[in-house]
Amino acid sequence: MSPRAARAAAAPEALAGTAGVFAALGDRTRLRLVARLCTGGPASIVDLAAGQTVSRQAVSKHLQVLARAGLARSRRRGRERVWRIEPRRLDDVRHWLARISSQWDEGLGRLKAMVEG
Amino acid sequence: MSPRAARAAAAPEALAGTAGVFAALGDRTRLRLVARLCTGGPASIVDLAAGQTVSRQAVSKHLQVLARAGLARSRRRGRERVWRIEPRRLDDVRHWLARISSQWDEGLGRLKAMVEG
DNA sequence: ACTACATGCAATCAAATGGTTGCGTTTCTC
DNA sequence: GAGAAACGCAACCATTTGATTGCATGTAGT
Repeated sequence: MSPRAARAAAAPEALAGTAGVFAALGDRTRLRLVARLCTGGPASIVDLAAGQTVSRQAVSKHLQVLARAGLARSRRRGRERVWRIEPRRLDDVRHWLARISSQWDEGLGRLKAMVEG
Repeated sequence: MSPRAARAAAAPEALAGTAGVFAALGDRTRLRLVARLCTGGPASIVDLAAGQTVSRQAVSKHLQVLARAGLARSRRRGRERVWRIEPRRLDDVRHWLARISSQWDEGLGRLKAMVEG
């Protein structure tokens, strides 16, 4: 392993959860659902399925995937189930990206210093 | 469709590409590779595989997935191939998340106004 | 030229994913 | 109470994914 690789800090174990959130967002339909829930607020499954090309059951499955990743929560209300976004997980991902990006920038800084030195 | 659903702005077509980037980040190994490339700078495949539990070929495949998503680039140098991060795609994802989050916050604002009104 | 190293390519395989259909159950609404 | 609405469950299917192994190719260094 190169010195640089040795310096490459060990990956945190929260990384597994982060990957899960990214994976949950890595699908067009689910991304559309997240956007819809963010812009339009909580909604039932039929409501959410109305804006999609896939079936209601497919939408329901996608919502469960989002729930398992901690990105959405649901609550039964009468005969319907109302889904809403869980914004904290989105924040988690934002923070991960911010951290990684800053490390990238630091890397650029180091490289620049090395070239100029 | 409910009025809320009707208000839920149409999904942009760039959404497909965004989903692709999320999907590429939705794997522990690839996430570790991205973190490694950000913190440690460009590296060859054997270097990158050294920090992983999976085989060199698996790492190579993962890198190609990252490349297809626009998250990494490679360049042959002698007998080795050096990989580096493509930070612009990370920025794209950051912006998408920022937009979505702000829309969520606006939704909270609207809800608050409605309750208080 | 020979050897060791770094990689690419192909075949293969188990498991996960995304999607469908059909049917059962609970809850409104008349 | 009967029918419709909203949902959950289960079976099933095609495709993709993550990973492996074996072998071929190109490059460095001596």
